Amino acid sequence: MTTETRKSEIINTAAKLFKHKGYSAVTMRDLAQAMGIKAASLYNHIESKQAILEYIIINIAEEFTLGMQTVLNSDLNTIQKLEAIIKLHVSIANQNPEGMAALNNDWMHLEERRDYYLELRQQYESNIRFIIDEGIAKNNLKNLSTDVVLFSILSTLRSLYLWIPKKDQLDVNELSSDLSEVLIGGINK
Amino acid sequence: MTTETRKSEIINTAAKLFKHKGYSAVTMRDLAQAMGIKAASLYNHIESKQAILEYIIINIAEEFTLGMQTVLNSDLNTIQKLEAIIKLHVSIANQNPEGMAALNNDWMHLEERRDYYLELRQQYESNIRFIIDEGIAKNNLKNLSTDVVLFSILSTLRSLYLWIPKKDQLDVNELSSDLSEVLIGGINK
DNA sequence: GTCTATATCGAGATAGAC
DNA sequence: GTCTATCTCGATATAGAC
Repeated sequence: MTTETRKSEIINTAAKLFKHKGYSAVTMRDLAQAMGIKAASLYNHIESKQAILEYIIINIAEEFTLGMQTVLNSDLNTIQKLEAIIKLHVSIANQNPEGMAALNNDWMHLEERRDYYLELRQQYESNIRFIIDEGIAKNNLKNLSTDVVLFSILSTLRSLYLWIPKKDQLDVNELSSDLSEVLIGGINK
Repeated sequence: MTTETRKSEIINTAAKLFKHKGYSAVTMRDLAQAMGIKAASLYNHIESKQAILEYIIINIAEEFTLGMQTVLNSDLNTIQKLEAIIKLHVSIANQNPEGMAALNNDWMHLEERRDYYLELRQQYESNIRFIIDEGIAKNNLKNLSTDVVLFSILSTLRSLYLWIPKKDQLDVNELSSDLSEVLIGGINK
């Protein structure tokens, strides 16, 4: 329990490296070099390489779970709920694209916390599926395959981390609105 | 230049392992064990671990390039071209989901062939962008942000490999058609 | 809080027998 | 075509001085 800021610095630097090469290909020496110290010094702040991955992924996963609860407890209609979920993804991906990369690509390298992560992830997917089914039932959405709709939306949202860093000074509301238009309204005239 | 089938066997087995853990986390000993032989024996068939990754990724990348040429040289309209591209992705992802995983997640571990891969990838993206712009200009598509449309479609298509293996006995035409409906027509009523 | 030194392990790859 | 034996390197992590 030394300085908490140094620990955060290490975690944030690690996330950047993980995004470029993936968890397995990043060494503690790489991380140390990026921090300007020696590898052994890292261990005064973090317990292990594995612990760094846990911090990054579990934090974001719980943030999504929390955001989903807010949406579910709201009295928004189906379209508005989907819009809120899109905005949730844009917001988190914009605030922490490196963490999103680790969550998407390196979760399988989690050890103790892997099952917990998978539980949160599955619950999250179920919740979106529920919203889509409700929308179809209430005739707010076209009667399309729930699986295909879920997959299409979620694939796009999960890939946001790849795309967002390229745009500087992103307007979260504008991108969320553009994405909603495309994902919900379609593209053909 | 020993038996060519043994080499293919190794490459296909490697692709499966790469899909589960990523290139960096798979060892030549893992691969050998999955093949039922010793690690040293692998080197009678392949030159290096890196060469395996190259085979997997470059083959698929060139397959996409070829498919795109066919679409571009056709006299299809914008919507039909997009439908053809969707079908191209479904078809390749269905035939080789493991290879698609490597292409999506492990291309950064390519060495000599990395730049070549990135060139093919960028060219492919430019071609889709061209088709979308053309569609907007000809009033076949809504006047939406080209970037958002491109990103949304491509993110979904690039994620197909995650989703397709779960469905057994996939009907390529049916999924392509369902996906086209959602991606092009939208979901709201 | 960072260092040097080091322990231990497993990685990719080669040599040469069978 | 596969094996055993081995080389060399770099990985995570710890001990203990400053």
